[in-house]
Amino acid sequence: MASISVPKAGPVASEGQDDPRDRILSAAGQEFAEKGFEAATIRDICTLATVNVAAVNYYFGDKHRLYIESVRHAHEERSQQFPLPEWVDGTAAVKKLRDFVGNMLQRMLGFDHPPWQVRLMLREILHPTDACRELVEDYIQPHFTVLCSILDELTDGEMSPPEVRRIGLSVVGQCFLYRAAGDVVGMLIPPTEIKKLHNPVELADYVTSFCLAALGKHPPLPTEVSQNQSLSAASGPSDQDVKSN
Amino acid sequence: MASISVPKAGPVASEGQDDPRDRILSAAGQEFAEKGFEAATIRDICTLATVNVAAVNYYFGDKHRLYIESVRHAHEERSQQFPLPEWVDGTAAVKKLRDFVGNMLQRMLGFDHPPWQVRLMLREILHPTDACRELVEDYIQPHFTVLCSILDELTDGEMSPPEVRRIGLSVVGQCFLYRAAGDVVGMLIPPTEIKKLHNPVELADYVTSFCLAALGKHPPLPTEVSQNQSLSAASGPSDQDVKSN
DNA sequence: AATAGATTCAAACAGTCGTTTCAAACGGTG
DNA sequence: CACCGTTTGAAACGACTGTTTGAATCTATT
Repeated sequence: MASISVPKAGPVASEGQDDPRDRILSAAGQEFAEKGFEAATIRDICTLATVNVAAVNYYFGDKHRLYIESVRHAHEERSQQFPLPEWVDGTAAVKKLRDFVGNMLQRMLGFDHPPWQVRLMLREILHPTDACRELVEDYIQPHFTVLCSILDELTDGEMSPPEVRRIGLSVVGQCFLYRAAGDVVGMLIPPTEIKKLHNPVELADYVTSFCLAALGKHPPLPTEVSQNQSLSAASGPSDQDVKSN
Repeated sequence: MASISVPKAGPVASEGQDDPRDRILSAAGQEFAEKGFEAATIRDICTLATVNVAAVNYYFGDKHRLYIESVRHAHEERSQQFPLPEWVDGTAAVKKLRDFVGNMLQRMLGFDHPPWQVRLMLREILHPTDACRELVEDYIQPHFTVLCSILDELTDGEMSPPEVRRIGLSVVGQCFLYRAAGDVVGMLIPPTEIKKLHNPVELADYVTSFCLAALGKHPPLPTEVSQNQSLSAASGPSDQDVKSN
């Protein structure tokens, strides 16, 4: 009964940089990220991608499958833009934590205005659809596991895995607020204060210190972490990715 | 040139419990909360409210003004459902913090499955529209100010207002993650662990302890807060609202 | 009871949506 | 060149959207 054509995963293997499939994927990601699934229209996506409206149905079947593919495309691209840091053996757990938090904040907040990939993933986190499971398994879960192993190492196994996970969520939560509710945060905090204290570098130092202090691995706050002498400058490269092999 | 009717704010003052205006407001809130502004349809809203489609335009003018009104209606209702705790003079700042966090978690997470009011406000926080400013000024800003004053009292003025605000955001962030990304958290944490550690009461104890430990007002974690002996039981009523006058 | 205004209703409006159609253009192979 | 499957194009389809219309119904005052 199923009719004739509808190519399953793209009619022909094409790895060109500017083939229509990729252009549609990129345009769809931007539109879905800005407006959401319902509000984004196939016509706008195709105009942005400079292809005909029929191209979406030709390459992806329908709007829903285009959405799934664009979420996958987004977190795959984002993963290789900001890969997890890798440390040489014997790296102090404190430094690992600072690097991890810095990496997470860079990935979430970015240097310039955040790219559409993060916004799209955020939508999926907040109101999960079919694309969410893959996002969690391939992107979020691995990162969270690394964080938990750092925290476990940091506390020398004093805490049970559930307790470690709860600390991990506290770390993530502090960063997540700025990405998800950034606009509201901007209405609660004076603009000059935002630039001074609420930027990726300062926040990474602060969140790390806050967590370390809570775990008793650090003097309690307030310590003048804003003079960036304690963590970021003293422990080598931290905002850029750290690779060793 | 502007034509005839379109009553500005409801044709006639009617304070009945089940007048059509309130039914529309409630139905619209639920639909907008579940599906978002674009995906929710006036026809579905009116079916849920058992009114004719024309009633929306009669009472509110258009869909956009209905949305604005339903967001206002949501946070006004939620404000009086969970009013800020009020403490007698001399209440310890530690207890105030625990009460505040407990109140915030109750308001965000709720006892049973969270009502549509919170979901609707959440949408506005994540992707602000015209309704956001009022939501922040009337609902979020006042709560955040109270939290900051508690933290200031807790640290005896050791910290500057910007530093206090940053601590405040750390407290909010830890709670916010569970509300905004609750589905993903549920995929990262085993279900049995969710019930034991990630419920409003346990979380309020934990977040408070985490913050107090970071500020040096408490022994560092891990302390066995899960045996609920340190905070919730020893300091009187805390999960219910605390009123005194 | 009669009147005036407020409210409800079914029906239709114009516009846009996702999707489909089918013919034209393309690009490599015999 | 003729042939083929692959890709693109303009136009149209049916369904659904927010909104409007104008008459019918209700409510309260005269």
